[in-house]
Amino acid sequence: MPELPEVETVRRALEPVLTGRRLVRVEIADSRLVRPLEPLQVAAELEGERVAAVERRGKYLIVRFESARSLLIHLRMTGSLRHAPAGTLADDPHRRAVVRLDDGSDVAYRDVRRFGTWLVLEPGELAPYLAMRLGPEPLGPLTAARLAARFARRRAPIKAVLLDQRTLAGVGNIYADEALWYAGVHPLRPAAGLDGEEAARVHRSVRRVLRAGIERQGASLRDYVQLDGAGGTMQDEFRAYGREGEPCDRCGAPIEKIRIAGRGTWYCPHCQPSPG
DNA sequence: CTTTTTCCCTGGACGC
DNA sequence: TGCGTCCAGGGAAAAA
Repeated sequence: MPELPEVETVRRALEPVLTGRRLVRVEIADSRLVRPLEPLQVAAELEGERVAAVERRGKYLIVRFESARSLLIHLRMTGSLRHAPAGTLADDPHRRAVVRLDDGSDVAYRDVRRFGTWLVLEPGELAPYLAMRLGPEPLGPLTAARLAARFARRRAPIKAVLLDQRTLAGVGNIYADEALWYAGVHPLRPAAGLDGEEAARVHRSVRRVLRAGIERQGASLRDYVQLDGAGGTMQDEFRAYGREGEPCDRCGAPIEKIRIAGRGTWYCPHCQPSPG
């Protein structure tokens, strides 16, 4: 499940591959990828474009073209990208799109569960599209005080608030649980109920786990792989996520699992004291 | 306005 | 072996 560190890892690998390259042929094999537009129409729009830059905002990959158009890619749950010389990637029933570059290589998009999306935006459309969906970048110039101010307006559980992309862009289920474990904050605590010290710990912990995730080139559980097909190693560092019944690395108490906002949530009942 | 729930989608794990 | 059921979850949309 690609979150900010996984998407950033892909972006860093994709940048030297795509920048300056022209898209000479685009095949979109799954109409759901570009719905409600037609695959042939979207492919035709992309063919001939030359890449100016590869950026990331939250969990979105942004391919900027010299034409000032952009392609917005969201991997959602099971999307992944691969890069290889043309024709060398093995047949894959889950391949949803392939882009042929003018250097004779292919970038292929795979997505088992078909939640991912590709969206072509015209000049001027990108900024407002992202602005209405995303809050600040957690690794940008966001201060603890500004994050605390966002928490103060929300009565929902801190876990749900961290997953809300308008509060903070790029945190998903894994890194939310990891950050709250490091912060020592129970995931059900109402966000507005955190004091300044606790909010500062969440701020610091979110940045810590995201940076660690990037250093480890992401967490590979099921489908996420890097551009060359290799996995990341952040899953070896998990303190809470997916560790139900295992001893907490800090105090030894068994990690517990609950559901918040429809998502599995793991935490230490001793280090992260219950709100009730 | 905020918050919660439902839906999309497939494959793997599990019980019988 | 082969079913039926549950689970994984990001974000849009609907419901509360």
